[in-house]
Amino acid sequence: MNIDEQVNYLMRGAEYGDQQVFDAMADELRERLIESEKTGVPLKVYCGFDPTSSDLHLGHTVPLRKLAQFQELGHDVTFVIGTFTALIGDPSARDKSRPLVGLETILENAKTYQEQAFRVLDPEKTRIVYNGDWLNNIPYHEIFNVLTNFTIQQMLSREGLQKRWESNEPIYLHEMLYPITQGLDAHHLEADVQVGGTDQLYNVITASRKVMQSYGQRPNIGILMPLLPGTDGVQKMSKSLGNYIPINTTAEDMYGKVMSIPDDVMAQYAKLVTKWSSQELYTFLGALETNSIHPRDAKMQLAYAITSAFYGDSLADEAENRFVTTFQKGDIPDEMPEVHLEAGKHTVLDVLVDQGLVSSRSEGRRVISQQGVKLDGVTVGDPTAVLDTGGVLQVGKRKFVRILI
RNA sequence: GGACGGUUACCCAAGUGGACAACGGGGGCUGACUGUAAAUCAGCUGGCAAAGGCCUUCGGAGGUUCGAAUCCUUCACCGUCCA
Repeated sequence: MNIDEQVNYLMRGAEYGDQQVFDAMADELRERLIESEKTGVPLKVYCGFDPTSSDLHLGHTVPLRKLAQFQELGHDVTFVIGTFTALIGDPSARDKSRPLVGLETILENAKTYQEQAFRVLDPEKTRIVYNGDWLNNIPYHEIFNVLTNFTIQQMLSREGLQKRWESNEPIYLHEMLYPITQGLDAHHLEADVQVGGTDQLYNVITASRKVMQSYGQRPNIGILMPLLPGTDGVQKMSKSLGNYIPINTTAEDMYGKVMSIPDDVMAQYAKLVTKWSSQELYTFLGALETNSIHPRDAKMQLAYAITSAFYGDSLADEAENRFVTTFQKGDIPDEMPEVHLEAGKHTVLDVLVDQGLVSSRSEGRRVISQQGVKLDGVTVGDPTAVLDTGGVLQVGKRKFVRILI
């Protein structure tokens, strides 16, 4: 890739809410890439994560993917685990202060976090560090010096804090220092580039750059990635909204979940979570725009690309095949949970509940009366029918259990 | 410290002595249509029961009443106003 192509690739998907900032960041990036090429010194790129929860989903992988792109081009990537910052809690975009999580939980989360992150990043090329290691050792007078560059007004101008100020919600001093703390990370790492979510605009661009400048360093370039919409296509992906696609799942599940996203967020998924080259991406987006591809087939390409990035081609192939037989042809899948039962001992209803296909006997009856339960493709009418032959028991379109007698 | 107002199912929200397992909306589930998209239509959405029916739920505890989500007492929490 030539320099322009690199800039284009690395800025893909980045968002600042302001074209000028975007252009400025792209220009600075170009400059440093040229420099790096001349000197042979790779850029130092980092992204910080506060492991307050342990389950990563596709949304978390957006900045990770960006880091991976830098790795691909030979740059140095550092994955910062916020053992210190997680204890503070980032107040941006929150209307309440966050309950503090203990260090122990954080360390534990960090471990699983890391494992999952390595499904996107190249473990060989990733440096993992804990920001408590240096933040705990900065002398107070040094922090004091840095603080002289910031005003309370600046801190308060951010939307989340402003709301809290106006509604008289408490704003603690330590929360105010969060952005500065993040800047101290950038300073310590001598970062050329910092990757973060768009909600980190202030922390990454304003605060970090200022902190670095106050030390006489060259300010880092910020690459801000938008939040990925969830499977509902409307709200951001989050575990608590239940619209998420976990990383720790099966190829089949991931493929299926991607297939269930609304059409109009396909482009965003393509940009933010695939490993596609610029060329591949433009071909895809072009086809979507000109309707030269059936949206279903486009989504299948997308689902395949995402699934194979996490599970490899062969599992993705399998997931796709299964998807086609199960959902497009309406056949039963060839793999599913199996149970051995004795003939004549269990009613359909018992099995539905025991196998977790429904959450209560009442629900089981309901679903049966709505013709939602099939045994080997035949609709079951009587919940109390006793099973004396095996077969595939199915609830709705996607829940199956094979009964062996 | 005082004066009101609130707390109802997964979420929002109606209900102010009996017809209330509780209107309506969102979400979810099942079915039709389909591309596990969107939109649309129909049904369902506390538990147990083959069914008649039974049991548990309206912030917590106690009480009045033949009967309480609804009235009274008390406790807890949340909001607004006054000190």
